[in-house]
Amino acid sequence: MKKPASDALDTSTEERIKEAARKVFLQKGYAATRVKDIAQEAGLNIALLNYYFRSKEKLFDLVMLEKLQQFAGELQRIMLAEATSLREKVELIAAFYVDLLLAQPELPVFIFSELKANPAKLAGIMGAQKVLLHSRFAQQLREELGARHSSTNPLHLLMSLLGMAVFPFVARPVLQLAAEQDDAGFTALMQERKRLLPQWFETLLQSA
Amino acid sequence: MKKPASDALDTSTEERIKEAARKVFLQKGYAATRVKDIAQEAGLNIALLNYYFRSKEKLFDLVMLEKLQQFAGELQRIMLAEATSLREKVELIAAFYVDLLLAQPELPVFIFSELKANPAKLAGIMGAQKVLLHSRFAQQLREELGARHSSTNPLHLLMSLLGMAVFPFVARPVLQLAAEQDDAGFTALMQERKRLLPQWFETLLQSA
DNA sequence: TTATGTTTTAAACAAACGTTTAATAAATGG
DNA sequence: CCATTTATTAAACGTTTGTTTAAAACATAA
Repeated sequence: MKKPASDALDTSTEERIKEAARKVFLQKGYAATRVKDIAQEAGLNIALLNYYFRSKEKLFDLVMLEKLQQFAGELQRIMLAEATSLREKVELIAAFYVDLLLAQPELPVFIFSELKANPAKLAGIMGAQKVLLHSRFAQQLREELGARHSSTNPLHLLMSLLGMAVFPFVARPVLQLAAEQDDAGFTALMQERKRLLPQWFETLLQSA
Repeated sequence: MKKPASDALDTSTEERIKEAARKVFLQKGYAATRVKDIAQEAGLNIALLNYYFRSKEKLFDLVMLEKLQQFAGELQRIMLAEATSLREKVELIAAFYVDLLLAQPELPVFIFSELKANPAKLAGIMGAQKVLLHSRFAQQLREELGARHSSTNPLHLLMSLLGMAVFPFVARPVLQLAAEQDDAGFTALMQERKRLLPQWFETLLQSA
C-alpha cells in the first residue's frame, strides 16, 4: 500500500512539471518565465521538461489552453444554455467569476496579456466565434431590450457585467494600494460584490 | 533655417529612442522586448540606448512612469477636484478613459501586467496612497449613498465605473473575435459607451 | 542473472541577451 | 585652423537562454 508522504513526491513527474508550469507561467507570463524556474519549482532536472514536453512553448500552450477553458469555457456554457432564464444566467456568471478569480486572482491578467502577445493562438483555439452574438443569452438580452423598445447593443450589457465582475481583479494591485486594503478586505468586498452584481445588472436592464 | 524633412530625422536621437521604446514596450511588455527591437524601430545603433539611457530597465522605468501618469494622473485630478460635482466627475472620467483608450488601446493591459510583474515600482511612484478613500469624489459618493441610507461601500461604485469603462479595452481581442467585429465597429461601440456610462452610473446610484 | 526499455542526470551546445569598449565621425568653440 | 568635447559605430564581452546529448540509474520481465 502506497502512502503519499508529500505532495511533491507522490504525484507523477509529468504532473509535477505541469503544476509548476501553471504556477510560474501565471505568475510571470511566458516571456519572463525561465525553464529553470519551472524546474526548480518542481524540484526536477531541467532536461526533464524537454523529455516530457518537447519545448517551453509546447508546455506553455498546454497551460494556456487549460486556463483559457477555465476562464471562458464555463461562460460559454452558461450563455448557450437553452433552459436557463436571463436572470439565472446573470447570477451564474457573477458567481462563477467572483469565485474563480478569488481562487485564481492572476488569471485575467495572464489571459489578456498573453492573448494580446499572441492573438493567433486564440483564433486557433476558439473555433466557434459566433458564441456571443448567436448565443441564447444574446437572444434573451435582445428580447428583453426589445420589450423596452431600446436600441442598446446587447454587447454593452455583457461588457458591463463582465467588466464589473472581472476588472477589480485586474486592477487589484492598484486598488489595494490606493484604498489601503488588505487581502481579507478585498475578499470580503468581492463576496459582497457577488451578491450585488445581479442587482446592478437588473438595474441597467430596467433603465435601458 | 532647419527644414524637418522627415519625422525620423528631425527629432533628436534621445527622443527617437524614447518614442521607439514607448511603442515596443507597450506592444510587447518589458520581458518580451529586445533592445535590438527598440534600436531597429528607431533606426539607430543599439549602443546608443545605453549611451543616452544607462540600461534597458532605466529606459523602461521612464516609459512606465509616463504611461502610469497618463493612465492614473488625470483620474486622480478629477477625483480630487473640489469644485466639480459628482455627476460632472463621472462624465469626465467616462469621457477621459474612452478617449484615452481609443487612442492607446494597449495602455491598460500594459499597465496592469507590468505592475503585477513588479508591484514594488508602483509603491515607489504613487506616494499618496490615500487618493481613493480620502478624495472629494469618495466623499461625494458617501454623501450620496448616505442620503439613500445605503451601506454600500463607495469603492464598489468606483470599481464598476472603471470596470465598465476600461474592461472592454482589456478584453478587446477576445470580444472582437467572439462578436465578429472590426475596428470601426468597436470604435463606434465605445463612442456610444462614452455617452451611456454616466447614465448607467446614475442608475446604479439611484438603486443603491 | 541478463537483456531491454524507461527515466533521470550532468554536461555541453549554439544562439541570443544586455552591456561595454575602443576607435571613428561630427560638432563645438576658441 | 586646431583642440576638445560630444555623438555614433562595429566589435567584443561575459551571461543567460532553451535545447540536445550521452551516459547513468532505475524498472521490468524473461
